[in-house]
Amino acid sequence: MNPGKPESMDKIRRSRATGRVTLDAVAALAGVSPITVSRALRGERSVSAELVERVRAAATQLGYVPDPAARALASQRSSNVVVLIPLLSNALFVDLLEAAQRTLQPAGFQTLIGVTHYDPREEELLLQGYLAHRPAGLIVTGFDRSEATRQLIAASGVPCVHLMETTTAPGVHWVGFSQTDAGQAITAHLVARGRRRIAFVAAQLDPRVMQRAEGYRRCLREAGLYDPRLELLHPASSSMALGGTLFEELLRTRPDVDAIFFCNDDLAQGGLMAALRLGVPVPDRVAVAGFNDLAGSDQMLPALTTVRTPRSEIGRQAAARLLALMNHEPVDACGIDVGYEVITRSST
Amino acid sequence: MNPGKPESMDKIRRSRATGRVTLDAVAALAGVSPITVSRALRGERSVSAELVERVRAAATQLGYVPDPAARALASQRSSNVVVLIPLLSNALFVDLLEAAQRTLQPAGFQTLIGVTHYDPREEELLLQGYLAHRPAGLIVTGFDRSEATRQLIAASGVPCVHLMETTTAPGVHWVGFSQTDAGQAITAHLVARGRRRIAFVAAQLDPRVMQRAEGYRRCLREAGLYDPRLELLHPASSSMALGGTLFEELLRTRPDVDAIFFCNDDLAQGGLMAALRLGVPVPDRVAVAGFNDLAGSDQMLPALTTVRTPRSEIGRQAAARLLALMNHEPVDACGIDVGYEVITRSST
DNA sequence: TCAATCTTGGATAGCGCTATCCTAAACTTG
DNA sequence: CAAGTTTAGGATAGCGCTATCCAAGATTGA
Repeated sequence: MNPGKPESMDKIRRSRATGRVTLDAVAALAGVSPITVSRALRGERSVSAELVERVRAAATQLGYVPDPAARALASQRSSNVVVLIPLLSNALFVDLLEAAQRTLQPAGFQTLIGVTHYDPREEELLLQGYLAHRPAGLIVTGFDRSEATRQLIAASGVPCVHLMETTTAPGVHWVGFSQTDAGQAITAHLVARGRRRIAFVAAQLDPRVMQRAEGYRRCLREAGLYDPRLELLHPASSSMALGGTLFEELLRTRPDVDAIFFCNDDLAQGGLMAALRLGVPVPDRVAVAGFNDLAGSDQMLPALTTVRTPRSEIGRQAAARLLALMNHEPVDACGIDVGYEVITRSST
Repeated sequence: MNPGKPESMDKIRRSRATGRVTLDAVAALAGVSPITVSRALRGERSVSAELVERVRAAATQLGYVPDPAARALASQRSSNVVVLIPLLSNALFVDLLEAAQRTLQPAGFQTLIGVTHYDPREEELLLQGYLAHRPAGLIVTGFDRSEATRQLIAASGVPCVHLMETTTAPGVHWVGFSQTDAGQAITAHLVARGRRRIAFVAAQLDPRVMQRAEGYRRCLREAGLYDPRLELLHPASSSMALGGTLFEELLRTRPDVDAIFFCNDDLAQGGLMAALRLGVPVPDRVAVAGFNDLAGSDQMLPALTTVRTPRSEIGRQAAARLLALMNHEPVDACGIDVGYEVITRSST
């Protein structure tokens, strides 16, 4: 191995002293210019196989790790990917996040997580701050955001993938499924089970919940069973406790109800526990269905019928799509519909 | 307002064109030197009130946002804080994370999340990668890590706060509580309820679970009730389903058991559901206690006795402590013991 | 065969900030 | 009141990389 010129050795020694190995040190050890090291390690342009090998060896020997800040400053783009989700307290979004991170990390990207709390204003501020970091990519939840945020995204030129929903808007990349169709499907399942007085119980009331509500309505209207008095919408954030409360309230005020579609499994699990507590037989007296198939839904008594939403799949595919976009690879379609699945268990 | 010299106006125009406002542009508009803008906006050294005002106005007018990459490169420290947690699929760690982020974000720090999956080797690799980002601070879970990781942390000189446990090691900053004491306390509660054949059921078997086991043993030994055959330790990761399985197994193989301390609420909730399914009366036939007071534990039937661990408090205090350390503020003690609380509900 | 490419490496000049040193004026203080 | 000390601003020089232009040799094609 060519140790390079004497003054270059200084650089090696110096970087060892500061505990930081620079690209210059690697270059000196490999006996090439710094720019060649940069190119060899990034696999950019053509560098002869022999030099790549020499550079790699030198980098390994010195334990060289590139400085992301210097890289970002020089190249005007960072290795950060910003992921904006509404909440961390919902396992749904955590699953998305984990799957995305699991895909992005090996590709050398860091994930910056922003929690919007379902607030468009907060999302806008978060994004404004994060865009200063020149992220290489952006993953956001749904399509419901302020016009200003939309323009920020467009103006930044950062590739962006939208999660959880579908759209026909051109040029918009998304990975998700039709919340409306899924809501319709689970409602249809209840109808098929012979239920006639089917309630919809929801909290949080975010856009996706309202889309499921729309699916519920569409199904029941088509079946001639729709009754707006069977909708129980509560603005508070959802929890098992609230599910129990709403279950009780519904059975008290609408005693003829024979099935409940809870907009998510948290509420549904709470509803099932309330049924146990009150001695209401499920599904004999009232059938119960949820949404998302969260952990524990299969352990309920009775086990909860629900809609399995492929959250990890969405996170993974969104990250993969983003990687493709960031590499300027061609993609055949803007959207990926990952579908959903009605999971029939004992509660219906 | 002094618009500055003509050639400075070029800079303003140029940055407008690229869509990026630089510090130089602000300096030109405010009619001061760039370094003064830097100092004024960071509140560093003394800049006259009048100039600070002028700089602020110019920055606002241009919509200036500092470039974190340039900042990191010049100052050798970023605005990133690395948080290493074992899992994202456990609400416990998500709560820690959210609380920490809620405190760090307003202070201008970004959170880089690393998931170690309880693997010291993975933690080491993650940290190695993240240290290249020159984080301003570090938050890690517990004290169980490889010697190499410990040295990486020490050598980096990055302030570090440890979560969830306590230590008497000098110079180590931590926010947590004694897992052993908490395990002892909940076991003592079962003893006080007159139980004599108290089992310990655990999964995951991470260091904190083993500390709770130690508390359980200490309590029962002191009471003369310890029987190693009543410990059921399973290496798989914990879940409600596993809790149910272990509950069944325990009652089959140790029919004289009259109380179970599950090492966490996931398992305990699964145990309670299994009891319902099997018709085992709780607490009459067997008392059940959990750990962590996760969401839903109060909704179980019967409601679950457990140990409330102040997760959000830990996350918040750890972040606050880290902020102090990063600002080189003096702190009175290395550790903050936030305690725990036995929550007595119907399951015991 | 000789221009017209293509390939491989390097020299140079920043990216947008801040650390560091420097100067001049405004204060001390015995 | 002279000598030291503090204060408020600026000039300069990088931080550690990569974009960009350049040059020399290798390869091509009519």
